[in-house]
Amino acid sequence: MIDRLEFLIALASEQHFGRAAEACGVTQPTLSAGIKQLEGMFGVMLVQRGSRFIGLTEEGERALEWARRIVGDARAMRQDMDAMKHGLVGHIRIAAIPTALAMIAMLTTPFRAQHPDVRFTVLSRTSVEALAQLENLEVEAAVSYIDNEPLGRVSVVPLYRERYRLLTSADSEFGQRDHVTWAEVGRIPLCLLTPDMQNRRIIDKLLRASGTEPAPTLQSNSMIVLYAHVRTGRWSTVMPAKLAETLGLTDAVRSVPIVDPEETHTMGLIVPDREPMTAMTSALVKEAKRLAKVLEPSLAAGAESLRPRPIV
Amino acid sequence: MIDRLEFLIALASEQHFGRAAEACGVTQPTLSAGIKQLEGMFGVMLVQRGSRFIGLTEEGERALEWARRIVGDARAMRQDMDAMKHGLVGHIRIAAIPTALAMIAMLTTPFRAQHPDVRFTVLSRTSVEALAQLENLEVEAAVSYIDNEPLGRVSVVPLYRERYRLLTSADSEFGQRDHVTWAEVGRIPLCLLTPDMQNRRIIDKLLRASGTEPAPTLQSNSMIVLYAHVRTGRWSTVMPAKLAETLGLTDAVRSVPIVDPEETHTMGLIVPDREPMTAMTSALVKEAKRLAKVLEPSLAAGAESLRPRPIV
DNA sequence: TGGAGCGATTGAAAATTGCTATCGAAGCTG
DNA sequence: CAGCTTCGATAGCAATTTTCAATCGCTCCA
Repeated sequence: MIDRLEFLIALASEQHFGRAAEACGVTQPTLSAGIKQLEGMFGVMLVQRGSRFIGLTEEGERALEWARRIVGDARAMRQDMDAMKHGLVGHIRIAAIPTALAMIAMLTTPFRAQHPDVRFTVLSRTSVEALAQLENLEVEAAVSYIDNEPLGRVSVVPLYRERYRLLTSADSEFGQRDHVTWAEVGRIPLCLLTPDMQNRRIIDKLLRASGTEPAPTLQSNSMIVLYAHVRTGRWSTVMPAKLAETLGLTDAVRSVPIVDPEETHTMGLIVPDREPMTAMTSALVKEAKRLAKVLEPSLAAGAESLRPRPIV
Repeated sequence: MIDRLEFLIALASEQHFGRAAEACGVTQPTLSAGIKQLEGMFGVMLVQRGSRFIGLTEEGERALEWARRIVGDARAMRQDMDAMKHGLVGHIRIAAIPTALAMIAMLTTPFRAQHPDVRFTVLSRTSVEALAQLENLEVEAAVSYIDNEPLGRVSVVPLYRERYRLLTSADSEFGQRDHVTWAEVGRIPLCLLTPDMQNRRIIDKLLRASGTEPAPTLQSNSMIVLYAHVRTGRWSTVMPAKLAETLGLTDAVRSVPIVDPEETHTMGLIVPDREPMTAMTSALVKEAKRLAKVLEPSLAAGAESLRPRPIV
C-alpha cells in the first residue's frame, strides 16, 4: 500500500509515468498498475486519463496530500526506529536560502559534536524550493524566512532576525558612514541576488518604498559571487548582518547598517509538523533552540512555549 | 506494511497474539509472522519475548505511536476518498460522557439534515475511555471536558460551559430556593454518577472545597438512573444545566442554580488532530462550531481563530 | 504430573507482485 | 500525410510473498 502511495507522489512530482517509475526504481508498467490499484481501492479516478499524462484529478490531489503525509510518517518511523537502535545515526538534509547558508555551520557544528554519526547535506535553495523539498520529503529541514510567505503544515524554531547592511568598499561614497538610508542605498550600483530569492524581493520592496527602482548592475543566485565582487572594491551589495559577520570584513570592505526603515525579517528552522517527532528532528530542533538563545535571546524566549493545542 | 502496523496496534490493545489475530481477521501464525517482519524491518525487538505475551519493549511502544498515526491516516484517507466519491456517506462514531449525551442530539440532528446518508453511533463513556477510544481509532470523535485532564494529540471545538444545578423535588428543603450553595448541597442526600466519571470527580471536589465529604446515597454510571430517582420526588442530584433543560422539568422537580463557587467546566468536541481532516470530520467540526455559536457565543468567538502554527 | 493455554515453526497452497514484450493512440517532422 | 517517436496500457509469465492448517514446545497451574 505505502509503495503505491509513493508511486502517486512520484507521479505528481515527475508528471510522467516513465520518469516516476524510474524514480521509484520500478518499471513503468508496475507504476501504472500501482496507480490503477489505488484507483480501484478507492473507487475514484486519481489521474486524468489521456494519451499522455495530463494531471491529477481533484480526488487525486486530495489523495496526494494524504499520500505525502502517510509516506512521510512511514519514513520518519523508520528513521526513528533506527535512532532507537544505534542512537542518532544517519543523514540530515537541510535546504537553506543563500543568505542563511553561512549560519548553518552554527547549527551543524555543535550538533555533530553531540551526535558524531550523523552526516549532513546542505542545499542552497530559494525559499519556495526549500519548502517544496520539505513537502516532498527530499529534505528533513529547511532554514528560511518564517514571517513572510505562507508556510505549509510545519513547525518552526525562530533563529534570529535579519538586519541589513550595506557592504561597500571603504573608499566609496558611503564607505565611512556609520549608517545609510535605503534611499541612499538605492542611488548606488549594487550586486544583488536574483529575483527568485526572497531576500531580493525584500530588498526590492524596501528600495521601492524609499522611492528608487531597484536596478542591480549584477545579480546572481550565489552570495559568494556577490561577495567576491564587493571584495574587488568596486561593487556594493546588501546582505544580512549575520552573513556579513561570517564572511568577515577586510580593511577594504565595510559593513554599514541601513536604516529608515530598519526592517527585520525572522529566519527560522522549519521542520515537518509530525508527532511524534523523529529522534533526529527533535535533536535538531533542540540544537536550534539552543542556538536561538545565543543569537537572539528575545526571539528564543517567545519560542519556548509548548506546542499550542490546536483549536479548530 | 500498513496491515502489519494494524497487527501491532491490535496486539497492544489485546495483549494477546491469538485475540489480536482474531481482531485482525487473520490466524495467529500470520499475526506472529507480521510482528516478526516488523521487527526484522526495523532491526529492533518490539515485543518482550517470553512464553506468553508480556508487553511491548520501549521500541515497541514508540513504534506503536507511529503505527497508530499511520494506520489512522490510512483509514482517514479511505473515508475521505469515499466522501469525495459519493458525497458524505458513512458512519460516525462518537463517544460522549454521560452528562453530554443529551446535547449530542443538537449536533447530530442538524448534521443529518445536511448529510442524510451519514449514520451515527453514540457511545456513553467515561472521559478517559472516550479519549482512549479516540486514540485507538474506535471512534471518530468524542464529546468531553476539554479544560481539565490533559488531552492527547487532538483538536477541540469548545461547545459550552457546564453550570451546575441541584435537581430536587419542589417540596424538599431547597425546592423553592432560587439558588443554593455547594455547602448546602453537601448536607442533603444525593444520587451521583460513579467516581470513574469526571463529572463526579468535579462535584466531589466542589463539595469538599465547601467542607463536606461527598457520600451519595445512590450512584450510577447512567444519568437516566439518577433522573428517574429524582422524579420520584424523594431524591436529589446535581447535574449540568444543559442536561437538566433537556430532560425537562416537571412541577415536582425543580432545577436550582448552585453558587459559591459558581465553577464551570468547558465541554467540547474532540477530534483527532489530522491534516488534512477527513471530509467527515471537518463537516462535524463545522457543525460543532455552528452549535457553539448558538450555545455559548463567547466561547465560539475565541474558537474562531485559525489553527495556530506550532512553534516547537 | 498431566492438561490447558500460548506463541513459534513448518510446509504447502494461494495470492500478489513485478518484469519483459508488445500494443495502440497521439504528436512531430520532413 | 507517411514515418517515426513518445507515452501509457495490456498480456503473459516467473518469482516472491502471504496465509493457513497442523503441530510443536514451553510454562503455568491444578
